[in-house]
Amino acid sequence: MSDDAEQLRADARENRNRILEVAREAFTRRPEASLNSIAKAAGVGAGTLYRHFPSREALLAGVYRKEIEELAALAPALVLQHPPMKALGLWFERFTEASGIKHGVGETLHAAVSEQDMRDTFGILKEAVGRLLFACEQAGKIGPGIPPEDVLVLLSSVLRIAPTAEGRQQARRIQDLIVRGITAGEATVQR
Amino acid sequence: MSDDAEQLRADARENRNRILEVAREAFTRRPEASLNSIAKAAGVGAGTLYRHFPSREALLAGVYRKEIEELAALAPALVLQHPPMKALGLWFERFTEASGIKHGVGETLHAAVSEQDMRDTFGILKEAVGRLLFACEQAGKIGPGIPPEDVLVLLSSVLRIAPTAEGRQQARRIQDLIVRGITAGEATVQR
DNA sequence: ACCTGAACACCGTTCAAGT
DNA sequence: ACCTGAACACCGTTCAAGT
Repeated sequence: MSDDAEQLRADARENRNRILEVAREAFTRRPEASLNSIAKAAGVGAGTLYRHFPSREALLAGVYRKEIEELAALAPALVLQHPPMKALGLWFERFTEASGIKHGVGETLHAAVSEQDMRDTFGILKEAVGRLLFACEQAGKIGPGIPPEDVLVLLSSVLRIAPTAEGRQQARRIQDLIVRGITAGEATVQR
Repeated sequence: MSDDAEQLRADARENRNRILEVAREAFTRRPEASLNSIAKAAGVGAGTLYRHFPSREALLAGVYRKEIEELAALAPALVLQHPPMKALGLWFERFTEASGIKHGVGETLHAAVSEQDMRDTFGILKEAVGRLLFACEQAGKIGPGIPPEDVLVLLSSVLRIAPTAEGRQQARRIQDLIVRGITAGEATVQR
C-alpha cells in the first residue's frame, strides 16, 4: 500500500525503480546475482544501490513487496467469494504458485527476526493468513487459536521444492497435509 | 555407516578429519564462515580442502553426516521402545533439537535435488521417517501412503526458527500440527 | 540531496610447483 | 598420491569527490 518512494527527488525515484526492475529480472534468472552486477545493469553506481537498499535482503523485500502485498490482499477477497475452507485451500495454492514469492518469502521468513523491513512484510502475510483462519474458525471448521505464523512457517517449506512436475505434486500433497493438521483440532498428539 | 575415508593415505585422512573438526566449529559459530578461513584454521592449503570437499554443500554434508546418521539410527530404536505415535513424536523432537542438524539438514534438503552426496544423506533420513510412519500405519494410527519425504520437507520448516525460548515453543506447536496432519488421514480438503 | 566509481578487504576456485 | 599457496576474477561495502 505505502509507496516507499514518496519523498524522493525525481532522479532518485527513477533510480530506485530502475534498480527494482533490473533486480527482479536478475533474481529471477539467478537468485545469487551480485549486487554490483545489478547496480551496473541498472546504470547506477554501487553506492546508489546501497543507499536505497542497505542489504541484499532489503533489496529482495523491495522487489517482492508488491507481489506479496497482492497475495495478502487476495485473502479477504477469497473469503468473500468462497466457503472458508475452500478460500484457505485456494490461497495456499496461490502462495505456492507465486513465482517471485519463492525467493522473496524465503528470505523474508528467514530474516523476519532480525531485519525491520522484513518484519513489516511478514506482518502483512501474517494478517492475511489470520483472516483466512478466522473465517474457518467462525464456520466451525477448525479449532480456535492456531497461530497464523505457524501456518506460514509450515507453508514456507514448499518454497524449497524444485518447480518440476514432480515437485508441484509434492507441493500439493504438502498443502493438503497442512490443511489436515489445521482441521484436526485437538488430536492424538502423544508425548 | 560407510567411513568415506577408507582408502586414503594416512596424511590425507588426517587432513580430512582435521578439516571436518574445524569446519564443525566454524559453522557452529558462524554459518557463513568462508572455506578459505576454514582451510587456514585447519592448517591446510585451500586446494586440499577443495580436493576433499568440492563444494560448500559437500563440506556441510561431511560435517553433519555422522549426526544425521545417528538421528536416523534412532528411529528403529524408538519404534522398539515405544508405541508408534509416541516414537514418531519423540523423533520429531530430536530432529528439532539436534543443533548441528539445523545447518546440515537445511542445506541437505535444499540441495537434495542436485548434489549426489546430498541425495545419499537425504535417503538415510527418508528411510528413518519411513520406518516410523510404517509402524504408525501398522498400528492403524495413520492412513497409508504418506510419503516420508513430504514429512521431511514439512519438518524442515522448523529449522528456520530462531532458537529462542519463544522459537522453541513455536517449533513444538508446528510439530504437533504436522502430527495432526498425518493422523487425520483423509480429511476435508476442499478445492 | 543525491550520485559516481575507485578502492579495500575478502571471497571461491584453480593450478603449477613441490614432496 | 597428495599438498601448498600464490594467483585470478569477483564479491560486498565504503567513501571522497563530484553535480
